[in-house]
Amino acid sequence: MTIVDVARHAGVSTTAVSKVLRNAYGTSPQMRSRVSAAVDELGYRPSAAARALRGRTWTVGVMLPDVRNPFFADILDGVAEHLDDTEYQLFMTSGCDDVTNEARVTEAMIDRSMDGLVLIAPVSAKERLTEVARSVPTVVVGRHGSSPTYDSVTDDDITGAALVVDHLVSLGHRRIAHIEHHETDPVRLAEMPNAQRARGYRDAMIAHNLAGEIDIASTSYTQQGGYLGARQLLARRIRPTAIFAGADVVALGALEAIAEAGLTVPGDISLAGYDNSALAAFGPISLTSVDQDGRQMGANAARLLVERINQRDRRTAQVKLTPTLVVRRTTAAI
Amino acid sequence: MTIVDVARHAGVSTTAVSKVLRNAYGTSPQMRSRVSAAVDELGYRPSAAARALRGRTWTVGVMLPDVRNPFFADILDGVAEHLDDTEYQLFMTSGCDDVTNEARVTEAMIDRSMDGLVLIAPVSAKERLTEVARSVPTVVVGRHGSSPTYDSVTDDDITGAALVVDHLVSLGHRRIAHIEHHETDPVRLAEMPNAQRARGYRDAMIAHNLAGEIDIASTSYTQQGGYLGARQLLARRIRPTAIFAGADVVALGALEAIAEAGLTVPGDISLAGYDNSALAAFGPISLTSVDQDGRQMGANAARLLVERINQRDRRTAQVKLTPTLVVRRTTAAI
DNA sequence: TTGAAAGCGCTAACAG
DNA sequence: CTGTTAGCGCTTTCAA
Repeated sequence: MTIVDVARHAGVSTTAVSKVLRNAYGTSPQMRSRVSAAVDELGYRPSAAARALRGRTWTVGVMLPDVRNPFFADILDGVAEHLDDTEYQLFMTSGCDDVTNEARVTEAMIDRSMDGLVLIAPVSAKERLTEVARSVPTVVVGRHGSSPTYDSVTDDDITGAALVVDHLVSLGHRRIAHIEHHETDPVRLAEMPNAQRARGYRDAMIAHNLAGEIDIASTSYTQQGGYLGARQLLARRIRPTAIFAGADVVALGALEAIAEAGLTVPGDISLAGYDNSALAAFGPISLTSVDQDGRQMGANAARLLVERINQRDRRTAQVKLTPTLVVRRTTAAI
Repeated sequence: MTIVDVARHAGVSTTAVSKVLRNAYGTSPQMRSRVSAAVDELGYRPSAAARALRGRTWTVGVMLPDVRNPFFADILDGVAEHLDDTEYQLFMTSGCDDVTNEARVTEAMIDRSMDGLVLIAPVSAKERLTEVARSVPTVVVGRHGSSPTYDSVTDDDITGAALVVDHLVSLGHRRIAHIEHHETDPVRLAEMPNAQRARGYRDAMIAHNLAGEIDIASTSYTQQGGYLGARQLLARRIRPTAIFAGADVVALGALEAIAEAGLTVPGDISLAGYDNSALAAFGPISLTSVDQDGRQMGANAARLLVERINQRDRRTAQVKLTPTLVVRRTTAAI
């Protein structure tokens, strides 16, 4: 079942069929209806593989670091929702936790002539991302800074961290500690959200004249990281009265460590997370958290991507969304 | 950068390059090394699109109903792990919650000449699955019954449900209720895991001479469904002493309803789930649940798929794995 | 407005 | 063992 069969069935040329299929310029209404009829009768579907050799594949690839992180799922929803109104089909990959894997996956997407890529929270070097974007329209989600080749969508993590600190301070807390995802590379310190959150925490503490109370446990954005980080903080000579975990999963781990230490939340210690994942909203947990509106981020990414596919040389754009604080039951006045 | 460039650079024919690239029969060692050198020097990568027109795309598509369900993520891990040892690249889609979406996605995968498909917990009619499998090697995960065209991997849901009932009976429970995902279609009653779990529950109750105590709330496999189902059950004149929720998310919803009714788990009522998701394992929840080993299921699916790609006419296989019960803190002696 | 024909990058007969 | 060549199904000039 090829375009030739359809052309024969409709009694026209393959060119005509191709044009009708792509809504291209220069087809009469009667030709359109004849071709459409033939397509329907034969149940013809164009081969994306063959198309790829000449034109578009109508395929967008999304690189996801981890399917288990519900925040990424929100972003995905936003991308999917926007793409549903278009001809593009979304395919994604998951489990790209390091530079090597990311390279493999982006290569695979390029090899398959995908029309555009959405890279969610990539860890690759900026040069690598720039290079990828040079060969295919690309939108990077969750990396600060701008690039001449790719568009980017971020959440204002500095503001987000400040929201938490402001909230805790307004509740009377002064010994507010932070659990961060450890980072040393200078580029990453400027670009990665986790580093921005830590910076936002520091800045906000200083703004509240609490520079002397700054206390950071440097682990990783995992449940385990949260557990270990909280244990560190709880072992301090003077215990913090509040912990700002850099991510909800981190807060979850912290919750375990706090319970293990025989303390209660928010009675003995207040706890806030970041991401406002379903986990945070879940009743028995009910975690105060910063909401990034991943759906909105995803929708913006998809919009930018489609724009760039249609106009590859337009200037790159940087969309920065503003987070909000969702106060729940894990934070309370001191 | 095409195969022609590589051939020219290496001073051989394109055929030679193609053969070396595919480890095909009939290449001398020196030709192999010359070609490999040229490929490396030029940084050449074959176009999957062009390959698709003649041979394989080395692409496997996985259709996932919902990225948020951690059990599906486990299956995905298993598939990915097995595929990592092969040349195949995995791409997935998510959010196929109904028949229309499933049709769209499977079509999209076929259009793109993917070499094989893994369909996770599809809801499409069996005829549709059979048809898909006729045009591309397919493995169906999570649908009971056998097909002449696709291989399948399932968990023994009847045994799984029996494990829960046995456990609760051994704790002294008799009034054991079940929250099921409502199903009426006869084919689906035979094939869908949720229907099998309900059947397993019934059979086990009968086996324990508790036919008279069978009590089913028919809602859906969602948190909301669990909440509503539990409310129904708690409103009975004589309340059940234990609830077997057909899935962990259902148990979560039930947990909320139970708390709302002012009851405690497992003090007033025991609760068990199904899937042994990360949620079930999470400390504060600590839900007794049936473990399906999604990773194992995924690995089996990938193995079967690769086998079938290499030998399309071999007989279809049905792999059925045996679940285990993970007892935690939500079930206790009456 | 319509169609003929070239060619996208690759694989697989087939011939040497 | 190596190379020539004819397509795979589609899009896109370029003429008619």
